[in-house]
This record gives sequence, structure tokens and C-alpha cells, in this order.
Amino acid sequence: MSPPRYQRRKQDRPQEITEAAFAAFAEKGYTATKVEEVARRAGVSKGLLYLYFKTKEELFKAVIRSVVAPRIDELTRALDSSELSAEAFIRGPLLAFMQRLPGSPASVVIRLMISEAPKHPDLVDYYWENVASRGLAALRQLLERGVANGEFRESAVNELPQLFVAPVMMSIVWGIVFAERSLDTDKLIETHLDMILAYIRA
Amino acid sequence: MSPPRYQRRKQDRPQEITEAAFAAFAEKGYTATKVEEVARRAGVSKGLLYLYFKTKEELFKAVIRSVVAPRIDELTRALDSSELSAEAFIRGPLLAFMQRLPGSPASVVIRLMISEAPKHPDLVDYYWENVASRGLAALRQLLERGVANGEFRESAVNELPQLFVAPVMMSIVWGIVFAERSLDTDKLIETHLDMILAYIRA
DNA sequence: ATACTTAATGACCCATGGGTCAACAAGAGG
DNA sequence: CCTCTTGTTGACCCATGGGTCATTAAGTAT
Repeated sequence: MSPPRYQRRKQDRPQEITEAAFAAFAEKGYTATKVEEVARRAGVSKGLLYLYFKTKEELFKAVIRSVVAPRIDELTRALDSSELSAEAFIRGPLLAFMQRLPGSPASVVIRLMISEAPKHPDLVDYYWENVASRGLAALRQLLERGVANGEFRESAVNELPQLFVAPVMMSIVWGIVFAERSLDTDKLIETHLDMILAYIRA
Repeated sequence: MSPPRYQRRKQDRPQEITEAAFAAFAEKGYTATKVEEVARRAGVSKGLLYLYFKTKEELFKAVIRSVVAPRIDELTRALDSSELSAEAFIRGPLLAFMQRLPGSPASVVIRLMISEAPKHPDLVDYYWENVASRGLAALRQLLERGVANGEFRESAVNELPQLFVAPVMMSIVWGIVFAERSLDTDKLIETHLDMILAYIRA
């Protein structure tokens, strides 16, 4: 009458393992995380993990994809459906979106990408196609809309949407390196957008 | 009459090993670099390396310090000795300094710090005390000078000198992750400084 | 020359951790 | 119940790479 030692749950295992791996990678980074540690967190044996993921590297890629995928269209969708003026959109939804990033899983992904990018070119391709290039395109589109309806002037910013991203990157890197030495990232980002708007306003 | 198999050069070994290690870390990152690889690059046996550096970690710290140390006072000294107006200083020496960073060893240090910071808190302390806090203090001082002589107005930027650093960080991270997908970092940084100046000018 | 110091070598040790696989047992079907 | 499938286990393998040390030989003092 002993209770079963385990349950068969083929459906849920991959996601559970993926989530455990994300948590572990977030704490220790990819290299420093042992596969066995991920398995333990997922409440599973190492052998089972290798049934669902052929190698540690494949697990890593699956983790990145699983975090990135749901967020891919978040910003672009918001942009398309918004009826706000370009400036109002920047001060509202875009500001809020950017302010959320430093404390979100995106921040972990950035850290992992910085550390591991050189070893995983195909992952860089994936990230570029699905996140970076789309995000930048959305920002360009936003700027063009602003120019078209007379809110903004033409400026170098049109060709350098990375300017929008800079303070977010700064905040994320700061958080990684100087975790405890606090920085008001919300204010940093808001002030930065203030600056951009003052610069490009017609 | 065979030539000596090696020469004893106690004075030069540490620096040579440190330079070899920097080159290796720059290419592969800290974890992926084998101590034996560093020794080979330095033209030395692994055993000798361990005579000068007790562990791989100590070698790592020595590398960071050796790169960082000579540059510590570069910016602050330039600032103190400059007779330029604050704006002219920003458009001249500061811009040039910032534009050099993404292609310099500093970029490698940043990458290593991002990847390894969580495991080396004492290294973070060192970097904070000798680079980050000094650089930020210098920027604050520059802004205050500008305000004092009527060039600049008081603004949120005074309390957030990280705003100056943001585009440099963006450029460095871009270079790490999207090495091949070119970005005009010089223009990014220059435009950013343009924006800041327009924003804070009295 | 000779003895001595120590810079330098390279073969070796062994903990670590990614990856494998034969055996086990949970659950489904008859 | 009994059987068969397969999700799951955990002991095992072994390449990797950080770290050690007995030995060698370059330079130096006498």
C-alpha cells in the first residue's frame, strides 16, 4: 500500500523542466548550473531530463525561446492597436513597457545572451529575427508615424532606434553588475524619453 | 652546445601571462578559457603559471586590474586640467573618450564583468571604487561646473550621470551580442550627447 | 670548476559534471 | 488479475580541466 514513487506526466514535464532551468540559470548563469541541479528543481531525475532534451545546450535554447516567445508580439501589437498620438504612446505604454524590463525575465535573457552569445550563433539569429529587429522596426515605424502627422521632425534618431533602448540596457547591466548599489531605473528611463522627445519634437 | 631550453625571466613573466590571459579571455570568455591555453600563449608551462598565480580566479582578477588600472585616471585627469567650457569639453574630449570605449579593452572588461560579477563580489567592489564611482563623480562635477557658470540648467541629469554612459553600454552590448550586424556606434554616441546638451542647456 | 638556489618543466592526480543505459514500475488495455 | 508499453529512475562511464609536485636545468655566488 505504499504510495506510488512517481507519477507519469509526459505532458507537463518539458515545461516544468524549462521553468526550473530558467530559475537556475537566472541565479547562477548557464555554465555554472549543473544539469542535475535543474533536474532536482524540476523534481525529476537527470535521466528523464535527457529524455526530453538531448543536450544541455538544447535545454538552454529551449529556455530562451520559452521566455522570449510569449513576449514577442507584446510591443508590436500594442503599437498597431494604439490610437494615441506618437508622443502620448511613448509617454504611456512605451514608457511603462520599458520600465518593466529591468525587473523582468527579459533581463535574465539579456544576461544569458551577453555571456553565451559567442558560443551560440544560431540563438543570436533567433533573438535577432524575433526580438531585436522587430522591436527596432516597431520603433522606426512609431517615429515615422510621428513625423507623418507633424509631431516630430526628421532627425538622426529615425535611423538609430537603439537610442530608445540604451537606458534600458544601462539599467539591466547595472542591475547585473551592481545589484545592491541601487539606481532609480524608472527615473533614468523616463528622463531619457523626456530628452528624446524634446529633441525630436517638431 | 644546444641553446638553453628556456630563459629565467622572473621580472617579465607575470605581465606576459596576464597579457596572454587577457587575449584568451577576450576571445573565449573566462570559463571557456583553459589555464593551459593561457600558459601556451604566454610561452610558458602550466606549472609556472601556477607559481605566479595561485588559482585561475586570482589570474582573472589580476587581468581585470591590469587593464583597468592604467585607465583609471585618464578621464578624471583630462577633466581637471581642461580649460574648456563644459559644453566644449563634452563635445570634444568626452565624446572622443566615449567613442573609443566600444572598441577598446574596456569593452572586454565589461563583458567579463557582466558574465562573472555574481561570482566575484570583491572584484565588483574594486571596479566600483576605482572606475564606476569615480567616473560618475567626474561627470557630476562636470555638470555642476556647467551649472555654476551658467551654461546648463539644473535638471534630473545632475543626479543621473548614468544617462551619459547609456549609449556606450548599448554599443558595447550590441558589439558582444550582434558582432556582425553593424551599428554606427560613433553616431549613436554623438547624437546622444547632442540630445543631452539640448536638454540641459540653460 | 663546483656547489647552490630557484625558475621552469611536464607528467600526474582527481573532483567535476555532461551524458548513457539497463532495470524498474506506473498506468492502460484486455 | 495479468500483460505490455513506456515514463522514470539512479548507478555508472569517462572526457575535461584545475591544480600539484618531483625533477630538471639556468643562472649565480664562491
